[in-house]
Amino acid sequence: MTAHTLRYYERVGLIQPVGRARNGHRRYSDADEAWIHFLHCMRATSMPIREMARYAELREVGDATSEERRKILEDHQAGIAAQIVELQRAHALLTHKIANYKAIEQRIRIDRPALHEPEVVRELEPVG
Amino acid sequence: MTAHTLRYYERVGLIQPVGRARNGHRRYSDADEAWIHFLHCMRATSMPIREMARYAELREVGDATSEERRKILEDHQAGIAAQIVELQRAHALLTHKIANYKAIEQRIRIDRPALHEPEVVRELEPVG
DNA sequence: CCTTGACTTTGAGCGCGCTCAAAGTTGTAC
DNA sequence: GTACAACTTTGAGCGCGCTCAAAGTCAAGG
Repeated sequence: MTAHTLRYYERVGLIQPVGRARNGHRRYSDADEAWIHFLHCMRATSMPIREMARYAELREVGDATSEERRKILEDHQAGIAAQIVELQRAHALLTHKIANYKAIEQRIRIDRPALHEPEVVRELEPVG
Repeated sequence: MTAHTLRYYERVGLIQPVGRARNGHRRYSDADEAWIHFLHCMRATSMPIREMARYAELREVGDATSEERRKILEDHQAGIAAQIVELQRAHALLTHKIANYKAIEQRIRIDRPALHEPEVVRELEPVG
């Protein structure tokens, strides 16, 4: 997370104006850091900036917004669960394809002796 | 996956020029569909278009590029594994925060009787 | 014959999330 | 005193991945 990004987050309302040193430089408190860590965690799991900004805004209002904030988090968590499923599917697919590539490479390495072992060839996928 | 997107993919080299009907309309074969499904799967797991195009290009060359293609898939698979870990962490964090919100909402619902139960309050996080 | 609608092309436009350029201020080291 | 580095501001620019607008072609239906 770069300084550029932190300033950008402040501009778009993800971070409230933060404390300054005498010289005007930003000073991030532990609470700021905790919040930024949370933001980072949400971004890393593809929560849109808009939604994070909405959440930050509600947070400023106080406890009365608790339910709406919880709903935002629950929605995002559901999205995360879906993402995990998708990733696991892709992971499995890749395991399969990589094994297939290894078989192809094996076939090349032993210089295509396979005419009397056609079933090995048939197991290879037609598509990259 | 929209028609727009399919044409875009063809433009940028993810899909080879595909068969046409008499009238010039695109006709996607089963092999095309399988390939497109694979592309979709990689995109859904955040493989950049560039990398997919690289892979598609190698695929056109033939078996000699097998190793490089396998390496691309292995790299992506590693990225997927890392993503899953990140998502699982975030999922756990959200479970925690959501539970915390439920506690806050409970506290509001019973109209803050908590002065003689301060430990409940202390369990609540200071940060949204 | 003529309309309708689904496709075709090319090139431009857009939303997102940064990322950087330019110019200015401040504190530190020599 | 003065160079330098590290921050500050504002606004612009950029890479990605679509997404759409405009104008054209073609086939089928009424």
